[in-house]
Amino acid sequence: MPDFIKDNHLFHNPVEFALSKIGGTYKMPILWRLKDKKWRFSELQRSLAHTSDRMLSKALKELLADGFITKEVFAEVPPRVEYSITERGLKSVAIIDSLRQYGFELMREYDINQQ
Amino acid sequence: MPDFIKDNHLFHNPVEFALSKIGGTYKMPILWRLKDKKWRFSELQRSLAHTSDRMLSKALKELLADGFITKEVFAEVPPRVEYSITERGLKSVAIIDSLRQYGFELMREYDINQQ
DNA sequence: GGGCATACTTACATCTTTGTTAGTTACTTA
DNA sequence: TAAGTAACTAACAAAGATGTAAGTATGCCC
Repeated sequence: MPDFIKDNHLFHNPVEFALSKIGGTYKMPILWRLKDKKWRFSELQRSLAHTSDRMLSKALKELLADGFITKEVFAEVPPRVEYSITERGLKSVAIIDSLRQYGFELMREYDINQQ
Repeated sequence: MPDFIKDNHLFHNPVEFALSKIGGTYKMPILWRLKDKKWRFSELQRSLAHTSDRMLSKALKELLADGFITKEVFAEVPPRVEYSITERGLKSVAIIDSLRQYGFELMREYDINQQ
């Protein structure tokens, strides 16, 4: 696997590239929530406890730019914005699910019992 | 999914936990290489170009402590150390493979053609 | 004796990601 | 008139991950 450059960033393998798109603390949790319905900014924020406006906004902006989600802005006051998942986003949900299952499996091995 | 603490570190979901074990720049590339044979430190280093002693050593030490790999030290000079994958490590190779496939898929969508 | 080889470790610098605080817009309700 | 609300952004601080340079042990070869 030779290295490659995309958007001025050097990657060494496909996993690195994939995680540059859906990795980080917030993106998978967001995609996971959007998989079956639209969510408003504030709903995501409440659901993703411990997440600041800034971080949520940043993650949403990148997912949007990368075509994993779309947003719909309503001309209301106070504003209403709804986020939905795209085809590309839906494809990512499959590996998020594998990673999730794998995480649960590891948690069991480490005797962490949650849910 | 409620939060949980393990080894003095707060986690919010199973994916975060899984990636705390096999995430980062080096761990998956290492596990991927060890999946079918033993590798020496210096072989890994040569194969994982751009990787300093320090980073390789750190990643190997953590994978070892977490039971994903084992090491065998030979009493020779200069030293020889061989790393092998464990059962737990082998299980991780399955999701690494999914992530890899997914990465290639994304690369195709972004018109990156490599291998 | 000096240099080479391997598998490390230590100290420190830098870069990237995440967190915190405060501000903005514009209408609605008390 | 003042406060409240939703969805942001900007400036800055802190934390975490990664990179760089140098050093260690031991024996072999020249």
